[in-house]
Amino acid sequence: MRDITLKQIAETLGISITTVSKALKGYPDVSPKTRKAVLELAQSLSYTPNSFAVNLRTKESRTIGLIIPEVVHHFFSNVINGIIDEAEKNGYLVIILQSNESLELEKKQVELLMQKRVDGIIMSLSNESNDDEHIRDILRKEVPFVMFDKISKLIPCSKVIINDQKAAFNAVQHLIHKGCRKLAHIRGPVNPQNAIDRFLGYKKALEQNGIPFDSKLVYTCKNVTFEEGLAFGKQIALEHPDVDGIFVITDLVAVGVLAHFNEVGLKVPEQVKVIGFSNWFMSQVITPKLSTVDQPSFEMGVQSFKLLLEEINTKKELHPFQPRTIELETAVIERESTSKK
Amino acid sequence: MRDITLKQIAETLGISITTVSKALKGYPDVSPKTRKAVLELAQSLSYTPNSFAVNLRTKESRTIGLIIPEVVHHFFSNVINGIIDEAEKNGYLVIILQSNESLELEKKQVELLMQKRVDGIIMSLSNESNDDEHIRDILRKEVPFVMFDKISKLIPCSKVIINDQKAAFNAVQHLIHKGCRKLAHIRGPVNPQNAIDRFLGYKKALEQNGIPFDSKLVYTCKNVTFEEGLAFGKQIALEHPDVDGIFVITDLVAVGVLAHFNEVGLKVPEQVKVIGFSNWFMSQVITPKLSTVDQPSFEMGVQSFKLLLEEINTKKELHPFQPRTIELETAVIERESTSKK
DNA sequence: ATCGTTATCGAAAACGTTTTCGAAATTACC
DNA sequence: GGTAATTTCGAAAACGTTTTCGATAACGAT
Repeated sequence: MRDITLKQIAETLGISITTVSKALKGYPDVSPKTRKAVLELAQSLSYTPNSFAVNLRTKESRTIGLIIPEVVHHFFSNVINGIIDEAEKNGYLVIILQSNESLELEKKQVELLMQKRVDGIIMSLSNESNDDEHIRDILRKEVPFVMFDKISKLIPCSKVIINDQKAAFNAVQHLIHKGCRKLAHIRGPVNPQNAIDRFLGYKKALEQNGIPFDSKLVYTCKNVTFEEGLAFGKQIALEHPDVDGIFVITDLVAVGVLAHFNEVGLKVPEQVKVIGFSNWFMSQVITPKLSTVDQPSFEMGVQSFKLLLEEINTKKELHPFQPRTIELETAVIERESTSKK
Repeated sequence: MRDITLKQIAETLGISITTVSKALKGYPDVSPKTRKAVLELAQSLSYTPNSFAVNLRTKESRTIGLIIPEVVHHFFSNVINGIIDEAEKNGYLVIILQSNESLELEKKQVELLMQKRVDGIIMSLSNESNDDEHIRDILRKEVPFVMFDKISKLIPCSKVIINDQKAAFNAVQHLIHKGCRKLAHIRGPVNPQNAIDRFLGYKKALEQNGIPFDSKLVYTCKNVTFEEGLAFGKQIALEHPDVDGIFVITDLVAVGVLAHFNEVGLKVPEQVKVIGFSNWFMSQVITPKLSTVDQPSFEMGVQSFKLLLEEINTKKELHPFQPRTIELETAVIERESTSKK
């Protein structure tokens, strides 16, 4: 049961390895007669080229690496979906690693992928990432590289993002439009750029509407969990019972907030309105249905891969590559948690 | 900026490639002096072996393939998590492909992975899978292979499963224990073994308690979605208003059922009790909190990889391999949807 | 000095493919 | 029939590593 090789086909046909290879790859300098013979024999032996040898020879593996904070997360699993889909359409496979939001792990993953000599890397930063050296290492080695969602503005590479500040601004604007005057914000951790931007969007919306900013109304998540939502919901209700609108960094946490309000009988949206972020599938399932900001996660995956492929191909031609940034559109989705019934 | 190779190290040190390779791999027949020199130079040049060449030479890639129906699914993303984790601990990387529940795609994925010459394949069948040829092809080529969750009983390979029949039996038993007398079942699609087994467990529990089986009380999902849960919830309430217990194939669908009951004011658990399956994170978040059957998804991933590694290693030693099946424990988790307040 | 032993090294083959370049064979042309 | 153009083929190098096996040198023991 040994593997079929070019050599075996060549020998049984009494021709050279070169010719077999050429016949299979459609080179013009092989006669129709021998081509047919080769193709038929290869077919009947169900020959498949040894990809290890092909990799070595062509210096590419048609495999890319993907590093994300965690697989078990609706947003990321949708992005994964988009990347895998688009990659497969273009004959690429995807190796997935997760950093578990740890910088140390993230560094190790990058190293692993470079050792594997993947053709490119797509990545979303962990929350811990403030040190860049491992990222710059990717650029130094000229490995095609794309960042999405949680990016670093300092790294000159292709990026796929949304305008977090604008999206957050619109979300808060929506709350104000619905009559909210005292607005709290449950924000994400300190480091990630998108948590910062969403916070800035919140602040800007207040300013533009002449509502004074109060840092006491800003609560900072550490782990961005349902439980934190529960806790902050409780805290807000106690510390600032007159808050009438809350903008939450992400739906999962917002659902926690709603769960607490449901429990203590606080009426949403009558007493307080809540808007989340990222249009998680569950947000339309809970009661009340959660208003949110739709973030095109699948599309982010697709675009990320497209950008990466662009870089892979231009570098293969030895042309210089100009990084590009793609900004995807978001949209406020109004549901029960912000609208009068 | 070319890649460092053994050859370059050998030349600058004035020794042979062989010796460099041996020094780096800790062979005993190289003097401490030269070993030190090699190690230091390799370190300072940050040499990493060309994995393409290593793959070709050693005939292994330290990469495995994983085919699942869909990434965006709490159960599967948890399994992925377990597999990636355990794989990385053992120096393996994971290529993920999804079949989108399509047999045709599944076949293509298998072929892709075989062409890539991954060291092994882990897989959960798509719902369409009734034809086995592509699976048998894996065994024929003697590629290490493990199936989990949605398996085929006819394929002689290692498996990681739960006892679906027993788990379902316990879930229904739990409903009966709580006083239910007229029990409906929302089952999964026709093909998958686990949908069949859970249905059989439901039936058996009825029998053992002297409750007549009524096929009109069994509803069959096609896509296993939230929307189907909504629809079946409605249908059951209309067709059989006296049903007092429902066992649902999976939490997502059960949440749909609860959502409908909430909407029409049907009281859970007072009027009807509901139990789901697989202990989805969300099931403890909705109101009422959903009783369910815990299925150790992360652990399934870990065990799947362990089995695969076992097969990879024994086959590498050219020993014959005996497939094993690991059955993981499940547990009924009682929450509000089945217990009197 | 001879022999056996041990420590240290390197030549070379092998993994299977791709591609360059030249040779040989065939055909076309006058 | 001779030359030129064209078609068809294959030898060989290259990709970078691993590993076998033999060679050399060094050393100790006799």
